[in-house]
Amino acid sequence: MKNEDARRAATLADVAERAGVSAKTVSRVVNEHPSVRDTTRERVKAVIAETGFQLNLAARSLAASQSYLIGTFVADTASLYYSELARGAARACRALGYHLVTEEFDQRNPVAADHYERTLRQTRCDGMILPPPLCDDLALLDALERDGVRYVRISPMLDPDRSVAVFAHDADGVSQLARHLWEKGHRRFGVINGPSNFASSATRRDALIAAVCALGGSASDVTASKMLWDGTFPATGYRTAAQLLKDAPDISAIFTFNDELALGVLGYAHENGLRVPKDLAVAGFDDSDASSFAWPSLTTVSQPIVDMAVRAVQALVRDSPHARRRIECPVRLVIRASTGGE
Amino acid sequence: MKNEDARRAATLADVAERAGVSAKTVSRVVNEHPSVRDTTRERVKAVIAETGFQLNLAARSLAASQSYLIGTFVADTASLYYSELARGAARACRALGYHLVTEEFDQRNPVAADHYERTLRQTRCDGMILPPPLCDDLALLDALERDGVRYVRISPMLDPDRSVAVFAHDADGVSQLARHLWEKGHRRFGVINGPSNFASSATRRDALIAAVCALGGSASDVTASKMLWDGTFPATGYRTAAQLLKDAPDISAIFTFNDELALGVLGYAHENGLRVPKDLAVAGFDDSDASSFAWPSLTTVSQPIVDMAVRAVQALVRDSPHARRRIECPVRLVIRASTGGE
DNA sequence: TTGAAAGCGCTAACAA
DNA sequence: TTGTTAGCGCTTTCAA
Repeated sequence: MKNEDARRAATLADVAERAGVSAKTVSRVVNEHPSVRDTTRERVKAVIAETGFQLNLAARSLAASQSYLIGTFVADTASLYYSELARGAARACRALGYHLVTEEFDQRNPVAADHYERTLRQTRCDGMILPPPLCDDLALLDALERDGVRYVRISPMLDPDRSVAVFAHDADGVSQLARHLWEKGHRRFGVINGPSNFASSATRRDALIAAVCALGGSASDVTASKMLWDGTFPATGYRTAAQLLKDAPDISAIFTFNDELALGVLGYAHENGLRVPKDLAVAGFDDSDASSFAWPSLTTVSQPIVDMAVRAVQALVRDSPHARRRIECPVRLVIRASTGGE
Repeated sequence: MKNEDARRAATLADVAERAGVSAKTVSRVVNEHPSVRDTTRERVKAVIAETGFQLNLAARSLAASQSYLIGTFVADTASLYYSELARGAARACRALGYHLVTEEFDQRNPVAADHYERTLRQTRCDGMILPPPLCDDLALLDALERDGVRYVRISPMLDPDRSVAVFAHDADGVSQLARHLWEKGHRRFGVINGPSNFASSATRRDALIAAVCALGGSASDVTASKMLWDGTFPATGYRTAAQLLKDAPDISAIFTFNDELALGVLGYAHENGLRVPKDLAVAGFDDSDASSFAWPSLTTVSQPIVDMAVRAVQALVRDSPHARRRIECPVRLVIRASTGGE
């Protein structure tokens, strides 16, 4: 697949000749090196504008041994999460002169390190963004470190100080939610946990318990249930809600690990004559499309995924290679009809 | 951002030396050129495995004047569509030895051609995938052709024969849907159109009318309304449904351009005491998450977006530069509760 | 502030 | 079947 009839693109040398300077000077102008006389710079810039010259990324990469590429993964499962992540990452890359390379990650065949070595490695990415659950794939981290490829992890669970890591301030959002529910008069709470390989699953449950205690309740007011997986999140939410309400019938509010689980809880309520939010308040997490489309619309906590991706790319490009910091991004409680918000 | 402490990666020359052959021979092995003696090939492959050698993409691009990069855009608006597209494209790229570069596309500042020239151009992508609405940006197409960059368009509206174009067979899905509704006894239909800059908006409406006529009805049995935009799709669906049912109170089934509009219709039905599907059947399009999470779950037409992206990449890599064909991908009617499916 | 020369790691074109 | 040579279009390093 060669694009035969491409008009040969202008090169540095072409621009140099037309501007009557050396190629190196053009390079200095393009890279905004300060030591170029203003008049020279203007002349070169004029020729660049005229010719539409753009650096050849491959040549630059080769010479500078920097690829100006940031890599990331999309999971092989439909999710708004990854589309937001890509959006934020692409936006930040563009602002910093980088490009975003996306690779598909196969959840069922989780030898991510192998996948990396056989494909992404040849791009010599300058950095990688690792969303969950890849951020906790230790073999992948080892492989990246071996190649000297830096990485930033999004919401990692394991060994959070091993690298720069970006977190949403989940606990804060959950505690806002607890306060909201408490003010609406709720005293007994149900929690449907998420997958155990997501750090945030335990974090969110614990944050709810802590918040309820801080408001004057006790840990025994919160009944947590792990997911009874049933194929999809909504189906799982449905099934787990049934169990939860059987185990603790006095629960008046259910908080779920994500919005999709909450949709299942809503479905359960509908089918069993529980009015939402009168008989049962329901709250999710993520502020995905699902939450605003739900009936009634779902109270949820909005994760700033786009921002998190932007921060990740910035850290990749600007931090020193051995930086190991925690970047915490604020979340936002979105109150909707399912908890009696207006 | 240089990864200073990267162990210097093995090069072709390193492998050549260790295997006792010329660099060119190693190149032939890596590129699966047939004219290498089996014994030589094995020896070289062994050294490659041993050293973990991987071609340097930048060097290869420069020498071969091919980037092995495919470019695409994510819109700056959350949508499963783009995440599925990226997924399919990444999968196909990987299979063919290419990499996927993603750029954010700003809907509000739609000078896509300019955007391309200032950023993606430096990657010298071998090909581009253009989803709607970019596929109909004539200035962008001109710019790509000027640079000799080939492109494949997904569901273009304008000038469909200008390039290879991939389509979902919308009309077929709509006609299956019409038959299903007809069999359920519906005779008067409402249609909520999509944005007028999407070709499929008119296609789907017309397909419904044609299908109804084919079933023995007439064009006047279908009342179409353009969207009364209200900030989001669900809100728009709500508002448009209200208008539609006022204009044509005898409608018993509403078909919308996408699932999100249908969610608004469902909300309208709930708030106005219309039982779904008893009083009003509702059907959407796309089979997005929204449709299975809706209450009741939504009958919809499933677009094979992942497949479409795969086909697009394959066409990019394998077709001749001047190919101009139409690739039609089959859709699938998904019958759920909102039309009385079981 | 500017330029000249060398070379990044690969492939194309040719020769053996 | 294999090897040699000469670049691809930049940046680096060093010199002017």
